[in-house]
Amino acid sequence: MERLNFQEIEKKWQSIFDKEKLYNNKSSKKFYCLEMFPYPSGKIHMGHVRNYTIGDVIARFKFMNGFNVLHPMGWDAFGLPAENAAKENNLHPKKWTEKNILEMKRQLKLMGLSIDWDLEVSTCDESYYKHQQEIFIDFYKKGLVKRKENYVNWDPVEQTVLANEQVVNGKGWRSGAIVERKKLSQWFFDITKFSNDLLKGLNELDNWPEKVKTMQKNWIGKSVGCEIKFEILDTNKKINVFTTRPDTIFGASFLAVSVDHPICEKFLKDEKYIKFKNECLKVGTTEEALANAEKIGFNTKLFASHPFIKGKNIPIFVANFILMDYGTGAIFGCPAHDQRDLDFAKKYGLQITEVVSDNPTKPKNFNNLSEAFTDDGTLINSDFLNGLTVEQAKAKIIEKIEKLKIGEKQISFRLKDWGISRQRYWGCPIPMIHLDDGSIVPVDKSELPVKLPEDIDLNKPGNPLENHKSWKNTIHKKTGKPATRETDTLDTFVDSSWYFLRFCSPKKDSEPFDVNKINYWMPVDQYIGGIEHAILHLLYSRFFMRALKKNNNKIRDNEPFKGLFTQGMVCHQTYKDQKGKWLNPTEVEKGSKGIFQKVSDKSKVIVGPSESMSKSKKNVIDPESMIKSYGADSVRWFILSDSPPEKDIQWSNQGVNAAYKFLQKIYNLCCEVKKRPEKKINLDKDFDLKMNSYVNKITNSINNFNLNVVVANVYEIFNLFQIHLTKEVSNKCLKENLIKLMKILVPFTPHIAYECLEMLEAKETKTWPKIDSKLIQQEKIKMAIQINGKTRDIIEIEKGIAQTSVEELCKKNTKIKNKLLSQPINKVIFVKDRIINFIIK
RNA sequence: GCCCUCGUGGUGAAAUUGGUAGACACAAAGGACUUAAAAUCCUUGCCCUUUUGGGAGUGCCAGUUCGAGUCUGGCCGAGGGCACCA
Repeated sequence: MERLNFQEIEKKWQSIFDKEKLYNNKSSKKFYCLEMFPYPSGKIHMGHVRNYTIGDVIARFKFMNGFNVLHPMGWDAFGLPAENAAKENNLHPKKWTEKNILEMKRQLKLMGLSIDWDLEVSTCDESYYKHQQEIFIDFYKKGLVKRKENYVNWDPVEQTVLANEQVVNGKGWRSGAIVERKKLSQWFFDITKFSNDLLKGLNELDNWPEKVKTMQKNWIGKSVGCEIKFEILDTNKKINVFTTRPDTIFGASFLAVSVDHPICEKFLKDEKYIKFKNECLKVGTTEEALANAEKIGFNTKLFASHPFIKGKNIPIFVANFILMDYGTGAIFGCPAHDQRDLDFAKKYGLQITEVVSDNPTKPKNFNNLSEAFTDDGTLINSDFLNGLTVEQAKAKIIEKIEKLKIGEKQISFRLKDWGISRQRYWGCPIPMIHLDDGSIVPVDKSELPVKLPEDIDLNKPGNPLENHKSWKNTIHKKTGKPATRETDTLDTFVDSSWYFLRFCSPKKDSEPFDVNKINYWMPVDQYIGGIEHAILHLLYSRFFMRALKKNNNKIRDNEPFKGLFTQGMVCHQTYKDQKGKWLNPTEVEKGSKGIFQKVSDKSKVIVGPSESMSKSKKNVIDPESMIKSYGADSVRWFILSDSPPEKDIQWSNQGVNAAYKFLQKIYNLCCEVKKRPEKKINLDKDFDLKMNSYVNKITNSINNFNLNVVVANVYEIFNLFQIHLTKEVSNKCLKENLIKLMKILVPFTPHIAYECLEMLEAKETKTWPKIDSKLIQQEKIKMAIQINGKTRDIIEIEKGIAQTSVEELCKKNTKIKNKLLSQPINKVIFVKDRIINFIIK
């Protein structure tokens, strides 16, 4: 048995992969294969291994099928962890990030990926964010950037804004101080301008998972309704409300507005109102906390006149459950037919009128009911709407409202504008300056990039850039007057919203991208990454394409990602010791009776459920140590083998060991075929047919991302070879088909595949094996013979045999004939090449 | 609460889309080789039968069909997304 030295061959082939480029295929068909670029956190994890292995299979497969393939890699290099690490280790975020990038790049290379490292980009490089600042200014000039006030999580001790995940139980994760809701003036991208287009665009995305499209659809949240203006009594003012249920207007018993609604301004000095407002602010900022908060209201003592019921006046409340940034920030309450309105009406003793009923002869008393009626029904107590269905009533009332000019049909979206301001150091500076007169203007493009200062004190409380006076203070170039820089930096989602465009011309200095290049390479044909980015990253990137097009009409595409694949997570069992402390798998061993125990003191270990690998649960397996012990090919092979790529996979050392053993056997098979004595050739044709059929199956499976099925098929092929080694198959036939098998393995386990191809003296190694459609026609098929729907035997026959011939065969079949001859046959069902079913009753 | 997805052996999973259920692999048990272990190879895997063979069987209950893991209706269970969205 030949022993495979994987360390040696991996080194050998990786140096060759380094020099090869997949986009050198002289072909007109292009294929842009992209995996979500990683955050340089320090070391690669198994999630990366899975993501990039899947991507590498696709890239290499497409290349072998004649495509000109773009397969780049870069770094999502700005972000908060670098600042935290800087504080902990006293290492500058830039140094920390650069160090991590070098380390992770080295590790990725160990995997044998077909990445073109000449295209590498890093978002924290000036050469990248310079262009991002340019794009920001372009967007600003096109009116796609705006500034408005927004609530943030404010940590009063650290004097900084916290992200939602940094708020733990309403307290700052580092300081422990109670987090406040604070209004701050911030920058926004006007993504809502594109709400409808982003929603409609989803219909074109045939190669996206339905799940992701549904999530985006819900996120954009389109709802059709109407706006109605209510007159406020004794004033000439009006309140504009939005509703999706204008049909229930006759049940309106109050109006409610948001605390941020303009009509509240007159109460700003009212003590009761101030108390009420503070009460609202106390509730946390997380959406869940808001949703579960009790409904409270403030009675303005104002009344509005009902537009359709003469003389009826309804009270106006300020309520904590009304959001200013949805609809108009005001509603009319119809308690009988909306749960929130019912809860509110009961609390404040407001009138409840039933206007939609599923049984008009039996009026309901909603004062005694806890649930509002929100189903379809017949309109009652509603004047000219009486007797209509909900849908009919909606149409009629909207018509009437428009006729009376007191409102109109309106569409609302749940999608909010994209807040891009971050009060942080390690991000792309927003290229704006504040002038003395309070105006804010973009930095002149000739002055870009606005570089991040290197000398920075991250230990002082507050925004580091705000504290850096010599950086902050500047001169406005046009007027020569002193000015201050914007100290907010951009959300890192901005960095990742256009990196796929930069990859098409990463060295271009004068512009963010070369339009001709992006019109050649874009859209990304296959984008691969985690489901966690299903909404924000993908939606923001889709927005960017549209926004960039507004600025440059030469750009062709609306949609950046034609195909999307979301891979599952990598999981591992969790372990705890007797004290309940999490244990890393390396600290655990299997004892004599198969019981898990601690390596150090042999104490019993509690085995927990398998969960996605995370540092906190310590159930992480280090990819590099796996590659060291089993080789990159084994790790790649295992991570593709056990589960469908879109589902979670359980990491197991037994599994990767099995992969290792299999690859060893593959290598031995090649050695054996090489030295095999010549045999008769009776079975060549049969072998060729079978192999051809497998190539066909596997090609289809890869196109459908059924990579685990490919692995199973390869095992079957291997078993086929094992059986035929001793049979009457010629060496030529075996060797030719073995070369095919090795070519199939190239995208999966490139090192060993190329090594074997070299050993087998394959003339050509860069194309996918051809499928002979004539041979597929000649395959034999297995047909099931059923009696009364139960399978009684399976026969192997040629394709396309007619019913009469099959019936003849059955009548001669020893297992069948007695049953067929003993009773009359009522009916025969025959499906060509599939099945024959005799009905005997 | 609303929306989506999924329930197949001890485990991960296949199943040409209505046509052989459990491919392929992991784990387990038994055996072969070996002084022994490792490695390797073989066999087994629900129920009845000595065997040939027969039967049940894809979360549960019904239905459509010659035939259902796949289609329809109801129920149970798991996972995910959204959530005062008017």
